[in-house]
Amino acid sequence: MSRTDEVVDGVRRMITGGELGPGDRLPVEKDLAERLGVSRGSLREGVRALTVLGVLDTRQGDGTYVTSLDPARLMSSLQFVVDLHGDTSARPFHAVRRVLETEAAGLAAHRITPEALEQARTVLDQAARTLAQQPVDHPAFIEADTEFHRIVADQGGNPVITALVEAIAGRTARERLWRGLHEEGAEARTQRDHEAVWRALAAGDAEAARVRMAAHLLDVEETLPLVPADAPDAAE
Amino acid sequence: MSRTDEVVDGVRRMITGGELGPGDRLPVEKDLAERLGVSRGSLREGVRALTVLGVLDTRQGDGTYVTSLDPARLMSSLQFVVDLHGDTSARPFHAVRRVLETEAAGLAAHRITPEALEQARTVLDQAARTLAQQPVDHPAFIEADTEFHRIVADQGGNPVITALVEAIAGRTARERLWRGLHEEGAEARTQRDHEAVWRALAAGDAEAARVRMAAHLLDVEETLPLVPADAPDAAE
DNA sequence: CGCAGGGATTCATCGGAGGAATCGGTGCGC
DNA sequence: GCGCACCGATTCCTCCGATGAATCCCTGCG
Repeated sequence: MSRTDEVVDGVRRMITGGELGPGDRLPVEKDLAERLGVSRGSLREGVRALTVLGVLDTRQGDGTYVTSLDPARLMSSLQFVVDLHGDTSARPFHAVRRVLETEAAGLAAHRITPEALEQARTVLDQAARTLAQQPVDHPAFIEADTEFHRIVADQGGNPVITALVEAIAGRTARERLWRGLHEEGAEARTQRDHEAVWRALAAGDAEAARVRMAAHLLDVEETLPLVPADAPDAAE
Repeated sequence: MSRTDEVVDGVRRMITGGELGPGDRLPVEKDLAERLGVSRGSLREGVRALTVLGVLDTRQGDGTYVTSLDPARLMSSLQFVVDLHGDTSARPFHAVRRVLETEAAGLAAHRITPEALEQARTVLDQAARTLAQQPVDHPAFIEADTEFHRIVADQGGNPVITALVEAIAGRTARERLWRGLHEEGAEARTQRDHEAVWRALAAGDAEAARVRMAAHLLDVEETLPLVPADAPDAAE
């Protein structure tokens, strides 16, 4: 076990042991290093690792603090590693996205707020306008697509689902998805699918919302490469 | 943007840019630090962070290598942050577990291997024996429970689902789950639920496998605290 | 041909020093 | 009295150099 691992484990114990909670401030580097029996360099490596994981937050001139430990914060590091994957492993990731977003859509049908429903309506109208003009503003449509899915996932009310979907279907993954999608009419079909999801949400019909969202994401999934190519699960 | 962030981003670019792939070796610390324009200390902090994330692997006396980058490796860091959460946020995490394992069970019904089916049978028989003796060997039953779910999740064939379930329903989470479950007959009911799932898998009935697994996990879920307590989403 | 030994390479850890950002108290001007 | 600029203390950020530990690989012996 390396010194850095001891630091990570030591801080973990301080949190799970109740000594440190969200928002609390850690001892200064010198003291904490001495307490854990490591040099300042090793301490900093461990603290930095926990910072990348979203557990700690260091502010120069101020101190080091425990973050809110929200799922959204803690899952953000996941997005980084997901983005490292190439197109070949996009399908299993997207299958997870489909399952989670389908569940979220079903949940959202019963608990979506009028404001969120109206916001989703606005996003869909904006997307429709981008499709109506020539030439089509593809980045704008992708942006609207992302926003619509984000709203639905968030209205599911499960912060873990929201965070996971954000990590798996974040900006990089989304751009890669649309980049491989040059099929004619794909955007128009996406728009129709979204409209169907929206109607189900507006009607409070959970089953319809699930089916519509699942069908939409299955459509998307079929455009992805079926099997990891001959190459191993490599970054592209 | 800190020096460490530059290191993380620089290595990310080297991977996504194709310069580095799984198993490849990075330049030695001195060279890489010079190339990225940072000191060795800052370089080490960045490399260490990527090591914790499961992207890099450093071996003393040998060198630093890119890992396989498979989902299982990259999700392992997720388990750490999930375990940081207290009992209060167990429910949303378990809901995700339920959705994913339900999907995996459905997939497994069509593709489970005879060997895996037999292995699951053996685990269930072992669990039955632990329940038959007095006093009941609770740790052994928990172990069998975990193993059964692991087999089913793995046989779903989606490595991302397997890795996520492992991270969310790993050892710490599982122990915490059973610790709060002192209800009489809970283990016997779990055993019956598992048997039902096994029969569905053996029959190749995907729908039955989904329903049985979902019902089982819903049962478990109802034993969890309903709403985050008055306290914020704190570590316990 | 197999194996033990030793040097070279590489990462691991430590200690110290100066710089940059932030916070909080102080004193001035209004 | 009140607001604001200033300044010193605190804290993290970055760098540099040196030593120890683990591994690899070449060499030489049996």
